Amino acid sequence: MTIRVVIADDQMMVREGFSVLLNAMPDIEVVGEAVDGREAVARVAELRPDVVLMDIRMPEMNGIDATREIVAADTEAKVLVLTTFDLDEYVYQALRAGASGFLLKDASARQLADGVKVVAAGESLLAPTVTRRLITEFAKLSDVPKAPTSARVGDLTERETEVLVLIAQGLSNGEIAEHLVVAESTIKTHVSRILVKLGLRDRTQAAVFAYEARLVTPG
Amino acid sequence: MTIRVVIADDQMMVREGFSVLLNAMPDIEVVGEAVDGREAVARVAELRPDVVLMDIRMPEMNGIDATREIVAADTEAKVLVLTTFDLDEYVYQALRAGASGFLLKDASARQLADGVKVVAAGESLLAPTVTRRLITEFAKLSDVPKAPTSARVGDLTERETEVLVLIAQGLSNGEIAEHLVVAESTIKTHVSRILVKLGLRDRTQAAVFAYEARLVTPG
DNA sequence: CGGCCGCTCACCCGTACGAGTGTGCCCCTG
DNA sequence: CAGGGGCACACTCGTACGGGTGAGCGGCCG
Repeated sequence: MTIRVVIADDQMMVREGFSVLLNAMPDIEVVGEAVDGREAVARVAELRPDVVLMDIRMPEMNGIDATREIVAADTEAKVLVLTTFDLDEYVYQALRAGASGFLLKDASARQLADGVKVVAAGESLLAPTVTRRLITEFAKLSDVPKAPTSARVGDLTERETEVLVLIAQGLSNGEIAEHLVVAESTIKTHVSRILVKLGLRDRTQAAVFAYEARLVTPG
Repeated sequence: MTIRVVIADDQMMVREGFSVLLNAMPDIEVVGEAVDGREAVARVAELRPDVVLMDIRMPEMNGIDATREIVAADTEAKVLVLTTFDLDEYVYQALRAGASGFLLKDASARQLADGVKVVAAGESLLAPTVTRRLITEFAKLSDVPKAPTSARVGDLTERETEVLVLIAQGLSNGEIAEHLVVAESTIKTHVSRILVKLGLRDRTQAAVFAYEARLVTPG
């Protein structure tokens, strides 16, 4: 019932450190190591470990892509990503790639061991700072549902729709005014109403909305 | 420097239990209790604790709404939600309401104390099962963006392409900066270079361009 | 080795933009 | 007929945006 672990990191010291740390645990065993992403994928396919400790920055193939491949292959291996800085924007990419967890390399032995056990059990865990960012990001993402019934093209008047389409062509207020032969201030009023009605913030979001609503189509 | 805690739960036994547990910690002090959401909001306003342990199911006002009010008020108090079952769909609501963390009531004393300290420090934490669900949900929500390496638009650099895609999602410079974890001034530089390279005038035209170039696609 | 490039960041400055408020006209409908 | 909605226009105000310039740093290449 011991948990079998593979460590992927390009720095020997890091691999050694974690290896010693984890092998000291009674129910964890480090069964393999890899110095880059490509090797990590191969080792996992070959050794079928329960958990992979994955560094992000590696030569050959980075940890993100390696994670993606490991998850795509139907191994049971769970990926626990380790990184030096939580500042990485890679956090999101790693999670999307299918990582089960995200810890900082300065984690204590206890935290690391706990982490390995948690992901081996099929659950997930994140470093506290990462958790905070993920929650914030999640709140933002799910706060603005893509298709709220309130935001409808149908709510716009004919004129407003016309203006919206022109916004989605990349025209400025002045150009739209010229095009429709009215004053620029008039266009500004229209734009304001459009933004309010659709619950958007600026003309760029309006352009995006127009494309998403198929008011205009690429090509 | 002790962490001041308020406990909100309608069951006396629960309040008692957690209270004893936490007061046993040298650097944590339970300074108040509340039997429902309304009282919780009042206690927080009155006692200005560092952390609130919040049950979700309570009479008068549930923990979600109470959390929302506490966060909305400008107190420094962090809310750590406690629930019996992780099954709750309330998890997402709680996080959107501004909770800093989410633990199950069967958490160990150590986990609970750790949790209180983590949220008091301004970070966040979640129970492992909740973490897994949040990551899954997050991956689903933010799945839309795709591999930027595949198509190199014009002679934009990888980073610039990345920024362009985010522009085409309707993000402001500040939001892009946050997302990529760099300074806003950096994003402004990228945006400028993108506009020059593509011969565009503003970010709206850039968004249009991104759609036309199929860097992003509707739906 | 030096130089180019990509990425990062800072500061200044002018302006288009967006928010808010108010006015007026036309047309349709209750 | 009065009222409401669509449309047009003006004005103020604060700010995000975009232009310009300069500069530091790490990697890659000739």
